[in-house]
Amino acid sequence: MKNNQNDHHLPEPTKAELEILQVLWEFGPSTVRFVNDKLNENREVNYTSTLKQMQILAEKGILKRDESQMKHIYIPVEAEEKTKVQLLDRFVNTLYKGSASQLMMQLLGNQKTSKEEIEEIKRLLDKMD
Amino acid sequence: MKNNQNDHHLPEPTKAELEILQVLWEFGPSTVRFVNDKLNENREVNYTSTLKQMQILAEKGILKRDESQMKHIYIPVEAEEKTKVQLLDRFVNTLYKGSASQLMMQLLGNQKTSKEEIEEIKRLLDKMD
DNA sequence: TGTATCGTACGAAAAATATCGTACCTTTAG
DNA sequence: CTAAAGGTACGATATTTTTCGTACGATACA
Repeated sequence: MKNNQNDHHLPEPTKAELEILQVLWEFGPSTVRFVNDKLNENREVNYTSTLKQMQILAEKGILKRDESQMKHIYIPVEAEEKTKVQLLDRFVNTLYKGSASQLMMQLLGNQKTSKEEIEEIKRLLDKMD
Repeated sequence: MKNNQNDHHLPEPTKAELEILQVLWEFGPSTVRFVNDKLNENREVNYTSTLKQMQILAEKGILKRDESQMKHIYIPVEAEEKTKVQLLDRFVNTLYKGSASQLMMQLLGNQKTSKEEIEEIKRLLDKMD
């Protein structure tokens, strides 16, 4: 009944997958060993778990890999921005019926959004004219 | 190893759970039958699946219910806004390291954000001074 | 050259989510 | 009173996601 291939884009990454993507975005193309070490700075994960996860990501087409070396190098297929836009889009649609300004209101009402952030946003908007 | 109770808030709703919450937010406290019918406008779900899901939500403390009638009435414990803020907060932290302005940039760069939306956002910002 | 080290492959177990079948209780119309 | 309709309870199953164990190939260097 489930049919992910129907989506226009690549399948949405799961939580664990997103963790891995974030390492690759931050540090660029990496080996499994490197990614696993980074993950283990936050929580305990077995090397082979990370390996498997990255292999799955490759199968799904979210990562590609360079196998020319023994230590395979994994690379995100889509740019960080593109993937994030996709996720953001889905988020806005799901929770705010597609209304960016509604999302904004919450963002601005949120304690955690600092004065500086708000000023930065204003500058952005002004530059758009 | 997993420990959701560590969070400061109620456990984050899953996807299916969010669907249910959205019905309750839109139409107010409802019976399982009502929610199930709404869900079935979009996809096929068995009544007992929805029932179970809502019972789980009640167990988790995300919903409470009025059992005084035979047809139990389910009610979200937290207001829509509060739950959304929580989800948004997590989203910003995960994908944008907490930077609201970064999220904004993507939102504004997004084709799907209309001129009207942008104007609306500007008005909001002006009102904040 | 053999053995310790570091890598990948891959099936399977574990855990988290989602769905469903069946039992059984209540209300209501006849 | 009784059967049909419609409700809840709850264990079992299915599915998806995550983690891991074991096998085995490459490399390096004593």
